[in-house]
Amino acid sequence: MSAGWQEVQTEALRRIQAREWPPGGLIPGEVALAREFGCARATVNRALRALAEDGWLERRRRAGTRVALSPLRRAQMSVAVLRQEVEALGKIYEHKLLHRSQAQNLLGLHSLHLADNTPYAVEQRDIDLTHVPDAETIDFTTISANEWLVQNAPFDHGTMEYLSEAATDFEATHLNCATGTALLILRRETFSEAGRITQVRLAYAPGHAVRLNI
Amino acid sequence: MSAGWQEVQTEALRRIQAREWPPGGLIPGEVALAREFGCARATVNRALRALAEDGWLERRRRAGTRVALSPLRRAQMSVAVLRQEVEALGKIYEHKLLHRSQAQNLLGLHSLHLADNTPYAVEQRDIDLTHVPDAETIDFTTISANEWLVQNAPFDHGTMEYLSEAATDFEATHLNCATGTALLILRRETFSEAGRITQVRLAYAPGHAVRLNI
DNA sequence: TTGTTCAATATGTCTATACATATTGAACAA
DNA sequence: TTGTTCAATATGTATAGACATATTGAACAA
Repeated sequence: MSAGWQEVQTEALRRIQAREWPPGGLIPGEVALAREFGCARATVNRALRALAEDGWLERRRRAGTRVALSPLRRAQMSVAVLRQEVEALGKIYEHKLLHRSQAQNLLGLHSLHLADNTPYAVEQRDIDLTHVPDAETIDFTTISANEWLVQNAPFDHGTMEYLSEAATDFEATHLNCATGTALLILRRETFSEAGRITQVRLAYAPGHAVRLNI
Repeated sequence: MSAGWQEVQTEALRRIQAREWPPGGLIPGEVALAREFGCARATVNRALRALAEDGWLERRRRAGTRVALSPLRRAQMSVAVLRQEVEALGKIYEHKLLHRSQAQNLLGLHSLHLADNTPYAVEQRDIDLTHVPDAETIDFTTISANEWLVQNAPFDHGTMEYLSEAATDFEATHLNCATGTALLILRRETFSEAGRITQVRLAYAPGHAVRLNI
């Protein structure tokens, strides 16, 4: 008769989805549910807290627990290391450094990422050497800047942005498509406590899509 | 001296980010940490579990807790109701039903979403009436299909896909841009237990970007 | 060498209990 | 009416203790 927290969670989710607990409605308190499921209140608490974290419930002290009105579903997207992204497709990853430049404390890198020898994405990146001095000495022909930074310059926070733009001449040349082709662009900036670490613009080859499960 | 779980979490995260606990390294066991922080093991457990859920730690029974090698950061994106998306920008939302058709059990809807009277996105949608029979009787000129479905046809799971395509004549006309302009496209399919509820293709106006914080 | 068994161990989960904290709503005062 | 106070209450968090479960590594057997 005694239920574990996952069973409580499953049953609660079923009631939400079946609208036995209608959207916006108050559900029974933890004590009542604990009695019903024959378990401790902490067990119910664990289950309901997990559902609240997933957006199904809204909980407030004293006010009780309500079914979220618009159970807004969230999709998760990991901050990709391109090599892993390509290898997850079962393809062989390669990258080429196209251009390297340095102006004051900004290291500029242009590179091409390949999957099974086919252009996958063109990257244009700036690295701030005041916050990542080591980058100046790294040979980015052997390890991609992408991967090196993930491993060596952990960031606090950042922004990501997907948009659509017409391919520039530079991108068209390396992605082997016509100038003006509609491309999916990813812009990303990452920051450490000290300041901006890097800024990157990634132009994916035509036809690329970002997939998410919800 | 006794610490709450959030304090333990904060301190643990500091040690990870400061590399006092290096990537891939084994961290002290819960019992040792509980002793160090002067709290119960359950408190340490709560803190470390939260960090593991956020991808900072990897925990396995008996094997102990390790700092994740590539602390892959995840960005969260909510499944948008366009009205909320527009209103969050401080703009006035409107929508127009452009076309409605029905073939057997598929209800086809084309609509235009506006922000401050400017084209925001063009939507082409199919609704499967075998799984959402009520949709047939709804007047989608007063409530958008998007919003009605979120409230009335809860889904189990689905897929989302962002890509970039050249504007079709239809999209160009309604978005007030040239045919062939690079547009950000969102494709979404949602499923209930019974089967596919709806399929939608959303073409955003030129310049639109999907922003995420990481 | 290779495979098997088994005890040790770190995390996972549950319980009962206690106190903290936010919020509500009723009682009361101005 | 309007504002204030206060007790009731639901969730939040912490505790000690217990048992569950997966995994490791050492001891042992083939």
